[in-house]
Amino acid sequence: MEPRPATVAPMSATSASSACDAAAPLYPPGARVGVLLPLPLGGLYDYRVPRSGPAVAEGQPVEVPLGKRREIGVVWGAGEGAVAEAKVRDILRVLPATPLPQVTRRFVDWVAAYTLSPPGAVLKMAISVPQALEEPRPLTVYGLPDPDHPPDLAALGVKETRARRAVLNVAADLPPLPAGDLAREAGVSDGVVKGLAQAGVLVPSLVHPQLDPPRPDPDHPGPTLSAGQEEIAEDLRSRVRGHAFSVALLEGVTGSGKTEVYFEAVAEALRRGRQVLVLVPEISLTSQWLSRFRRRFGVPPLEWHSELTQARRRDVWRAVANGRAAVVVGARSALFLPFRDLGLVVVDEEHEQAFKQEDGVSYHARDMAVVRGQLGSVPVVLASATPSLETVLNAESGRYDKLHLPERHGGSLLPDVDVVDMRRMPPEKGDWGRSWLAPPVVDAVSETLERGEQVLLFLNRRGYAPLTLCRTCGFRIQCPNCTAWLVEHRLVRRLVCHHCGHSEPTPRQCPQCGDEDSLAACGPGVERLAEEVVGRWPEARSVVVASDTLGGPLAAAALMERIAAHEVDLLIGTQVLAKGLHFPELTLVAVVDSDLGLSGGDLRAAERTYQLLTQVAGRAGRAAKQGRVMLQTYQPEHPVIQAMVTGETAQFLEAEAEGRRATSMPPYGRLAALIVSGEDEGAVDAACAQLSRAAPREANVEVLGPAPAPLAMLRGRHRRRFLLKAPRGVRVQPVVAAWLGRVKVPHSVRVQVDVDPYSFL
DNA sequence: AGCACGCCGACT
DNA sequence: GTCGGCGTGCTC
Repeated sequence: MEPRPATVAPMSATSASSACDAAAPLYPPGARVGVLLPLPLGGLYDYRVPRSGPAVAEGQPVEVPLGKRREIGVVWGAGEGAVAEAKVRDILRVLPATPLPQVTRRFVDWVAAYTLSPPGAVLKMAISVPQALEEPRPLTVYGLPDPDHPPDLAALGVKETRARRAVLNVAADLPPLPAGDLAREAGVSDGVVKGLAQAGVLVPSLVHPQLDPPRPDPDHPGPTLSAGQEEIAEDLRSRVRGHAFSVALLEGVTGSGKTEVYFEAVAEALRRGRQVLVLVPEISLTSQWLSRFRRRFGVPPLEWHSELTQARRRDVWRAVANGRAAVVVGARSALFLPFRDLGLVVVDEEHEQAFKQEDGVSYHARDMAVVRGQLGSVPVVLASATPSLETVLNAESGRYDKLHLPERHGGSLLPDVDVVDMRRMPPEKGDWGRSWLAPPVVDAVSETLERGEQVLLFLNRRGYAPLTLCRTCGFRIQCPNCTAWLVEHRLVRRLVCHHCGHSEPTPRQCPQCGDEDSLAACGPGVERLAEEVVGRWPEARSVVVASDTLGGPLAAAALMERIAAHEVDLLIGTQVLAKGLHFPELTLVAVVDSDLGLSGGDLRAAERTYQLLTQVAGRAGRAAKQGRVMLQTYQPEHPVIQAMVTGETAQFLEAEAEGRRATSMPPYGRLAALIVSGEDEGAVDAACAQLSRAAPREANVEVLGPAPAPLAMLRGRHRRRFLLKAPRGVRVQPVVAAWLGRVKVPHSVRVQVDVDPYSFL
C-alpha cells in the first residue's frame, strides 16, 4: 500500500466497492493467519485456524490468546511465517460478527501508513465498541398469549386489580415489551408485570433487539431550492449516481443554503439504498442541523460521537455494519465505522480545525475522508463558506471540483462590516468597572435593542479574565501542570487551566506574597464582558454562551431554541455561537477583540481568524432584516480585517497563499512534527539530543528543533518539538520512519509523530 | 496496551 | 533477610 498525502497526490482509481466482500479469502482449518490486534504492536501476529472448526474469512473478528490474556483481533491476511511454528497458537473463538469490510481494512492500513501509527492503534478506532462484535444479549419481553382474546384471570386464579387491568390493556395494544417498558406504559411498577408473568397471564419470550432506525425519506417534501441551488444539487446527485470517486468543494457564503443543497446528494444516495456519512466538526452543536435534516427527510439520522453511551454506540456500530443505518452524522471518529455500502461522504465546515485529531493517532478527518472516498469509489463533498487554503488550492488545480453558491438564499443580504479602530475610539469607563466596548459599538447595541432586535457580542475567551496577577508583587497565577496562566471563572469561583482542566478555588490572598485582595483580573473574558452588559443595559435579557456554560447537549439545544424564539436580547458568546446557527432576529454582531487570533506566530493564524470572523459575521441578518457587523480592532490595516471590510476573500487567500509559497509552508511544502515528551525534563532533553544526532541529512529535507513546544509543559509533561520540512513532492513518512529507527529512546519518553501538523501546540 | 521479569530501598 | 518501586521487554 502506497501511503500518499490525500490532498497532494490522489492514488490511482480503485475498483468499485461491493456491498459484500464475496471475494474475501477464506482460510481453512489448520491455516496460519495474520491477526491484527487493536494494540500498538507494529504488525500482525500469526495464529492458527482451529482444525476442529470452520474456515475463517479475511476481516473476521476473532478472539485470540496473547500472553496470558485474551484479546479481540481481526484476521488481516495470510500468516507471514516469520515466527517459529511452535509459538503459533490457535484462535480461541470466531466472534459472531460479520467480517470487517475490505474497504475498511484497507482504510485502516492506509491511515496507519500515512500517520506512521501502528495499524493496531488505527484498528482500535475501527472496532471501538468490542461489544458490537458479540452476540446481542437477548431481551425478555412480555406479551399476552393470544392478543385477540383477553385472558381469563379468574381461570388462572388471579385477582383482578386496577393495576393489572391497566397492564393487560396496554399489552393488548402493543407488541411484547420488556417488563419495565410495559409497566411504564401502564403507569404501574414493574412488579405488577412480573407478577402477571409469574401467574402465567403474560408469557415471556426472548428477542434479539436490533436497532432498526426509521429510513430517512428522500422524497419527503422539503424546502424548495432556487434555480442556482438546484443546478448544483443536480451536479451532486449525478456524482452519487456515478458511483465513482470525486471531490467537490461546495462553497457558498453563510446563509446560501449549502446544507439543503448537499441534502439532495444525500437523498440520491438514499434512493439508491446506499449509506451516507456526514462529518461535522462538533456534534454537540448540531441541534439546528439535526432539525433541518428532520425537516428534509422526516426522521433524524443516526449520530456518532464520544458522548453516546456504550450501549448506543454498540447498536449504532452494528446498524452501520449491517446496512440498516442509512445516514450517520458524526464527529471525525465516524470515519472508521464499518460501512457496508457507503455511497456518499460529506464533510461539513471542512475548514474547521476540530477535524484534526492531535492525540493518539493524529489525522485530519477531512483529508482521511477524501482517502475513504477514494478507497470506496465514493463521491466526497467538502462544504464551507470559508474553505481552507488547502482545499481552495486543490480546487484551483482541478483536483477538486468547485461548486459555488453565490448569493444568500431567500434574498437576505450579507451584512455591512464596519471597523472600529480601538486606538482612536477607546472604551469609556462606566460604574461597573472597566469597559471593553467602544462608544460606536455601545450606540449600535442600544439602537438595535431599541428596535427590538438581537445582538451578539462575540469574544472568543471563556471565563472572567484570561490572566490573574497580584498588584502588590506582580505574581501571575500559573497552571502547575502546564506552561499557561490559569483563567478565572467567576461564576464557579475557580481558576481553571484551559489546557489540562486543572482547577483550584480562586484564592483570596496572593499565593506568593500573601497580600489580601491584591489579585487583579487582567483582560476580558465573556463573564467579565457580561458585567459591562448588565451595567449598561440592565433591562436587556442577556446570556453568556460558552462551551463551559452550555451544560449538556440537551441544555444547549434548549438554549438555542430560546434564543431563536427571541427570549434573549443580548448574547455574549465565544466561538460556540459562531457556527451554523440561525437566529432570525439577530441583526448586530460586534466582535470585541478581532485581533485575538492573529498573534502567536501560528502558520494558520490569519486564515483561521478570517474564517472565524466570517462565520461570526454570518450570524447577522440572516432573515429579512439587514445585518451589521462591527469589528473592534487595534490593527485596522491588517489584511484579515481589510478582507472582512471589502469582502475580497479571493485577494486575501491569494496573499495568504503567496506567503506560504514563499516560505515553502503547507500546502506548498510538507511538514511532519515530532513531539518529544516526558515527566523527566532531563530524559526528554537527552532523547532530543539523540534525535538531533540522528536527524535525516537528505538534501531536500530540513529539520528544525528541538524547540520547546509552545506549551512547553502540558499535563505535567515536558515537551519539545522537531519540525521536519520537505518540498511538496517528497513523502515524509519514510524519512521520519528511518529517523525514528535510528534512535532508541527510553520508555519514559514518548515520541509522537504528527504528519501534516495543524496547530503548533 | 497489559503483564512479567528484574534489580535496588524500607520494613518485619 | 523479604515486599515493592517502576524501568525494560515481550506478547504470535
